[in-house]
Amino acid sequence: MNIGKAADQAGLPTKTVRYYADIGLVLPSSRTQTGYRNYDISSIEKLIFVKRARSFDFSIKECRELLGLYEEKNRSSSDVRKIAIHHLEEIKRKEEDLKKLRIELDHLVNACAGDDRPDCPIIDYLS
Amino acid sequence: MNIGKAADQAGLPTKTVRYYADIGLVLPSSRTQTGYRNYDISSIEKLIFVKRARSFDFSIKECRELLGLYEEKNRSSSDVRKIAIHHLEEIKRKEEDLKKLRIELDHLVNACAGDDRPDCPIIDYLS
DNA sequence: ATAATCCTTCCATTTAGTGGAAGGTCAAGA
DNA sequence: TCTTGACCTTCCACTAAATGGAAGGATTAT
Repeated sequence: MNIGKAADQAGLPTKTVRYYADIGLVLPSSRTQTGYRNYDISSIEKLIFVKRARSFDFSIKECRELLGLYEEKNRSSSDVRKIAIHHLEEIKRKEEDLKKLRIELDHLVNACAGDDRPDCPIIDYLS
Repeated sequence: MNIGKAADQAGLPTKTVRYYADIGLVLPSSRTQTGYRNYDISSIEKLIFVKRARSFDFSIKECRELLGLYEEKNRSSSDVRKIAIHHLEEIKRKEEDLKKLRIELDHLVNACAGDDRPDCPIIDYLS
């Protein structure tokens, strides 16, 4: 399968699939004599796997690790879980940070009249 | 004041202050004859302003706008509020996204035994 | 005088792609 | 058979917001 078809199957932009090949994340199963990338079922499944993992905000580095475990048939699920938990902690931290930010900014926005006068609690707070 | 002292005053890394000067966000008030950047009180206040705004996750572009309003003494607070509200919406969206992600990933992690066996709901879900 | 600590500019690297240019390939229709 | 359009290729540049480091000049302290 050409890269365009493969990208369609995986629901990824062609550019992205080519990028994943460039960085060695998901290699095409072969190349034609004229240099076209070929994707077989297995490589397309990997593309889909990466797409899902990315949608969970796993980094490329983490995707690489997960993909390794995905292929390793005698993996231990604890290895997978370790990566996922670490990522989950990251997400929780970010969520907390955003929450604090949101609450504070909300206060500021509510305190600001938002009219034609120059007085502004938002600017004052940042100064 | 030298860039090092100014950076200390503002609580920013020297590299960052130099970067802000490079992109024209906060320019030094002058240069010495030998090319050293000079920061006066006003420019340091701007550095602090930017530091606070960045800690609220305002982008450099937004910081530029806020800084413009900060300096413009006959601004209208509604202009400031507009930027803040837009940013607040962004933050709320991100927070929502992270929350969904966190909940889903939490489920997966809880469903995974995390032992020596290869069976893994996390991998299964991503496949 | 010299060593240590500043400072300067410039270049590379980070993340995860995206956009575009120049040019080769392939399938279909006239 | 020729050509046209839709593919594909590689390579380079750009995004955001810094950060790290090298090479070398300036200043300060001993």
